[in-house]
Amino acid sequence: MADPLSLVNDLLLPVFADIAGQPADPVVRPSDRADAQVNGALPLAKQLGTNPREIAQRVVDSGALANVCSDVEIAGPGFINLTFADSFLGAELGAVAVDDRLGISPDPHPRTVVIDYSAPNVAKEMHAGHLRTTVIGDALVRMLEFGGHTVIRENHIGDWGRPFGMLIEHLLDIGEDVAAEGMQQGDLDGFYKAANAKFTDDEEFQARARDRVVKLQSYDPETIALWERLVEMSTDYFNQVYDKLGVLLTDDDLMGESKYQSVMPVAYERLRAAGLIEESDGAEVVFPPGFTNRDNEPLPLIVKSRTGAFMYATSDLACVLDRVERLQADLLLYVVGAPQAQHFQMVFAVAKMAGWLTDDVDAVHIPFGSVLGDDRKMLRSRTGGAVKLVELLDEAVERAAEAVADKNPDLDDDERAEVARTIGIGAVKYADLSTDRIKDYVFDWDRMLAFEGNTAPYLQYAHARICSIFRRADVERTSVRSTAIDLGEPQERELAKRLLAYPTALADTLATYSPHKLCTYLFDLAQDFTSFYEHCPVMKADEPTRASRLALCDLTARTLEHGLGLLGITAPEAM
RNA sequence: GCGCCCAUAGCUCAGUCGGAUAGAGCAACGGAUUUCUAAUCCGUAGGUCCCAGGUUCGAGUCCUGGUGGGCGUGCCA
Repeated sequence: MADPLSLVNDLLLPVFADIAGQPADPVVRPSDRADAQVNGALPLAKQLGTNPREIAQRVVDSGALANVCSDVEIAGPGFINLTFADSFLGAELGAVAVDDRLGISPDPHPRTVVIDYSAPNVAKEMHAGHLRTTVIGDALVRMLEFGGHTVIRENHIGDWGRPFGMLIEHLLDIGEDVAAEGMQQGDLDGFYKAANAKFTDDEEFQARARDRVVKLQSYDPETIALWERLVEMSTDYFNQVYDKLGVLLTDDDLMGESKYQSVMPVAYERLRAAGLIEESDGAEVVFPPGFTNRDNEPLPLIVKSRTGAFMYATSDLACVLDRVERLQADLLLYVVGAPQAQHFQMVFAVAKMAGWLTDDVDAVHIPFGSVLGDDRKMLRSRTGGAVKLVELLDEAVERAAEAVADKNPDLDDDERAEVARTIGIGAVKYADLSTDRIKDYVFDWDRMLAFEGNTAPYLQYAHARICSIFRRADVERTSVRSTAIDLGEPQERELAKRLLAYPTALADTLATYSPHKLCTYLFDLAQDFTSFYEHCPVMKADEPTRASRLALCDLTARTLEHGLGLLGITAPEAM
């Protein structure tokens, strides 16, 4: 870890242990009165029944920080304020500058992670509701992979169940070519609604649909072929959206409900063999302790309905079983909306009762709030329907294109189109990622596309400006990476400290699966940079300051690009 | 009824394991531009951290009880 704060922590641990007679937290924190502050003397003094300033003095006298700090002073009741030595910061930066991983070590305990996200339904439109799970999931995947974990993406699409009888019959009615044409153009809802309308109005169709479901569930070859065709049309369309959005999901990640049909009976039998299943109101259920319904009676997880059908809880239990035993995963992540919280609690509880989830395996629901419109209700289109995700993305790019044309008319058409795509999509993703995921957020074009404030364009702009400096200076970026960095100006020190905090920012982000923490860090970094940019001329500076500042610029640009990359956002070189 | 989540500046949001004086951005006001991309920067102003207790040397943060809002609470997924 390159972060001076964690280094100071490491240096002080033995000192505090020595004073306390047992391990004690030095409580190293960032400070607005110095570079860092050490607060651990206060609780320790309480514990030992001595004077906190006295303990602080012993910490200072230990000399543990001699090579790191140019100033160490005790303040107030026993805080220790630290000022890092410029030489120390410079040396740390030097180490990061030559590191392709920007100071971040792979996780020493790599895990096998299965992450479940996106999950659109076949023959249904991808709408704004799919944005968060897809974007947050994608960012987490990128961060986990960078951390050295084995990540298995699972796109649990809705590709099985009763509606497929009517969908397949409708497919036969209108013909494959017509259906494929419609879906290629993104009209999935039209297909679904037409099928549904016939199902409600037409008894003959209804009967055909019912027969078709039976055929599907018995894997009748002709029916399966039609079903596959239908799934393929939809996934082709999903891939268009994923491509536009710039996420990692491909056909290889598809792991729909159909794939678990054969696992559900296994899961069911094992629950039965374990004696967990009870009969209740005709259904077969498991009662995990601690859950009650509105009448204060035990709340069941229904594994098999009165009619003998497996339920969605069964499907999720089958997923746990499959992911733990076949894939040997030891971390299961579910990027699914907050309303599903109780459902996952119950599924995990039952999986633990069954012994599928053990102490070595963690299952984590990663909940998120809703995307709201101006009216603070779920985002809807003017007509009141769901907002198509593609339309939302296209509008983002259009709006970005207008802004780019306005701000930088020098770009040629191709370049402008590409930059607009990068900015527009980046803005949508960043708006989604930059606030605490548990909260609802209001979708606001003007705010997310503003080139000021905590937005993707602001971060991208900072990056583009740095690239511009190197173009102007005609200096190869890689050539400055072994340059000694000198920190004379306060803005340089602030920037330097921020750059060194990158590993901590990423670790904090991953510890709680909260991408907004990385966003906050990158925004702070961009602000520190622009402040530096205003106050510290680079090209006009004399050597060796010029070279030192170029090195700072390069490292800043790399950190911005890398951090945005982990969020699934591209940093253009010009905009 | 019970459970989960949310409440911080006019607006949108951060706030790390409990640390000193609660921070950004937007909007408002006042400055900076023969530019390294001003898509920017500097400054001013703006607070009952929903309320009331409690724990603590110290609470926006932890605990208890409320208020307001959202969601969930057996045979859809």
